[in-house]
Amino acid sequence: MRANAREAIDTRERILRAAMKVFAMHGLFKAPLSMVAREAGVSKSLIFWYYGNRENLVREVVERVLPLDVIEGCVGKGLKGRSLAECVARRYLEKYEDATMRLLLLQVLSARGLLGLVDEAFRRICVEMLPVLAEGVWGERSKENIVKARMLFGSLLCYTLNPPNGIDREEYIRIILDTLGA
Amino acid sequence: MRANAREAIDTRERILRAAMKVFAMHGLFKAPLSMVAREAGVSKSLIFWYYGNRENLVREVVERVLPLDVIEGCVGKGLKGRSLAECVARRYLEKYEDATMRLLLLQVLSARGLLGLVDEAFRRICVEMLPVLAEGVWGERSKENIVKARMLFGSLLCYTLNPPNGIDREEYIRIILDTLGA
Amino acid sequence: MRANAREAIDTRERILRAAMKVFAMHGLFKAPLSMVAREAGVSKSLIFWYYGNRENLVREVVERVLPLDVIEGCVGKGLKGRSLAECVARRYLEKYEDATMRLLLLQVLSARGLLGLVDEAFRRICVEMLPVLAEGVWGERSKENIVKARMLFGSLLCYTLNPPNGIDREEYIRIILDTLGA
Amino acid sequence: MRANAREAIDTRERILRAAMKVFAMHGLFKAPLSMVAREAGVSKSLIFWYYGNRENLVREVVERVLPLDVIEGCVGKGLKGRSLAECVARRYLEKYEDATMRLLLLQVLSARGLLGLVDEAFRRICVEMLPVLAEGVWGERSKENIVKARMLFGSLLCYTLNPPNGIDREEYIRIILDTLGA
DNA sequence: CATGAATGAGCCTTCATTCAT
DNA sequence: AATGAATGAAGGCTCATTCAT
Repeated sequence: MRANAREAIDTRERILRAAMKVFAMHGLFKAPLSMVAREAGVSKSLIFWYYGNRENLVREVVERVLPLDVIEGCVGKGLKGRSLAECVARRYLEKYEDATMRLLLLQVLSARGLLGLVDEAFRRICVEMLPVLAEGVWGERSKENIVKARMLFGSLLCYTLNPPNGIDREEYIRIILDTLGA
Repeated sequence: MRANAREAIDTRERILRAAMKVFAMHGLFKAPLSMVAREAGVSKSLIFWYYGNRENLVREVVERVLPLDVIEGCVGKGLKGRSLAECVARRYLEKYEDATMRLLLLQVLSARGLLGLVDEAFRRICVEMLPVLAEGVWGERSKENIVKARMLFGSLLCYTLNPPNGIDREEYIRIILDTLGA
Repeated sequence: MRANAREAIDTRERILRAAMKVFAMHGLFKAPLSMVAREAGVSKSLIFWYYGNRENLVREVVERVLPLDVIEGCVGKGLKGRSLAECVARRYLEKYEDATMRLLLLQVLSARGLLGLVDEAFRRICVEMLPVLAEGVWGERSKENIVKARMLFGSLLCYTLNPPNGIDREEYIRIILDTLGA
Repeated sequence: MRANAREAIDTRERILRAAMKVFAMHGLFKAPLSMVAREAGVSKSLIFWYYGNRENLVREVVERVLPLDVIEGCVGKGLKGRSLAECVARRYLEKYEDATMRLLLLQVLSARGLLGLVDEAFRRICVEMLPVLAEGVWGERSKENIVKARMLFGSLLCYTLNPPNGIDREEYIRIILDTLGA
């Protein structure tokens, strides 16, 4: 029984991982579930047993990929100043260290307007978190600081779009934080 | 005859515009050509008459959306220092002023790995243009300056992802250039 | 062009006929469209070109099979007494002379509760037409006459359920009308 | 043990009842077993434990719904004349008093050609029982009397198709028997 | 007895593409 | 240049059925 339950969880997870891999390479909407099934080593039907329909599977993938947890995690820890910026940067880059996650992030971002989940995440990040971050890092919610917070995100996004070779993560973080005066 | 030729061009262009609109909202791969046809007010078959197949249509859309022209245009003008950075920033933001173009940019970026065209553009921008830009704006191709060039791009991308309200384009440009020491 | 239009109508009709045949034998809900397509000698997709979806095709079949036209046709002609009853009986039996139509009638009747169209037809026949028929044939809308009208329908339905051998249509009609005192 | 056995019977019966309910509303072929399972409050697999496969379950439902027992029961009692007709009518209407049974009867009738069981029942009723009934009620197997026997069935069927409101069962029986001269 | 997990077959539907006109 | 008609491939999903526990 317990073994069964554990196996079931494993299977569910295995499907999700397969979906992430396949969606990363073929797009959230273009990748057929048959491909996911093959990658997970299960039958197509089993995906429906666990996720009900394609949309639910996509949603779970999207939830894992969105960077909300990164930002909220750091802000929630009550950090201030450079430590806060550093926390966000490091966790962000760690989260998207894996090539699959990087590709997936792009796929998810491009699903704006198609997935309510993504729209909502955009709102949360751009409208809610940015000012909080600006205040936390640079002391006040001025226009300039909000732009700087955006620059921070943009710089991180740009890193994940195409990680530069010859510059390691920590160095990259140091340079952008220095440049942004954090 | 000439009127005919002009009309033909118009039709071709009308289809492309329709495709951009539809692809922006429904994704480069998910949007059916029937939708493009309806939006353009022509029959589905006519799309094939002008573009041969779906892939070609997508390719033309992608070409219009990629920001290569912006960067190469500014670099090609022989500008240096802040003027160069300003040129890139302003043209970039102008190009993606329209909401359709902004959504489309995301769709195109997410097509990496699926469209050779996009892969190639990534390479051109990240590997070739970034160092050129770094040198052009800050004087030398040091690691730091290349990171700054990335930060410039990231900041611009972040603007197009979700244009901040309350901050106009020129102000945004000024702040990021000041911050980047351009 | 005109030839084309005619051909298209023919194709549409051919599909409908095929559907009637296939639905009659395999049930309105069980028969796969692939079977209809094969019977009609067209591709499955073409069914969707003409009918949009399965439901629409079913609906058109149902409309052809329901006996509303028979009853309304006779009542609409202003007939009275035995002529009216005879009209209904004869047209009804003619309509369902064909074995396909007879099977189909059953399938359609059994779709009550599943197809609004059928529910509505039941209402029209049982609630609206029965009293009209009772009055038209026997002079007044008394309980007895309404039951007789039902008996007329029931007798006809019973004929189509399983046409008796050894008794031809006209004789059957004569006997039931005599028995019902029409 | 005995309690167990009784429970098992109960479960089997509960499944059958659930099937009748679900099949009545969704059709003998369209209703999924998962629906039956949910209605019965058991797992889908248990249906297979008791019935082996879908077909068997359908068959048991059909057997309960067919009116063979009604006719054979009355004929077997050796009744004659109006009493015989009355017996058939009353038992028939009692059997299909419940809305579920009425809908189910239709579903079963429409399964002709799909279920050997139903075909066989049709034959038994129309070919074997009808003449017997004609002779039992009206004295001889003449054409006219056989048609009258059909009219009796048809009238009853018509009642179950859509029970008239304002006319109770006994009255309905009286009128049709009077009209048929039974 | 009873269930959850797993599968394969098959269905409806969509869509890019082609062809005749 | 333009369209409607037609097709084949493939995808999402449902469902009966099986199996291990």
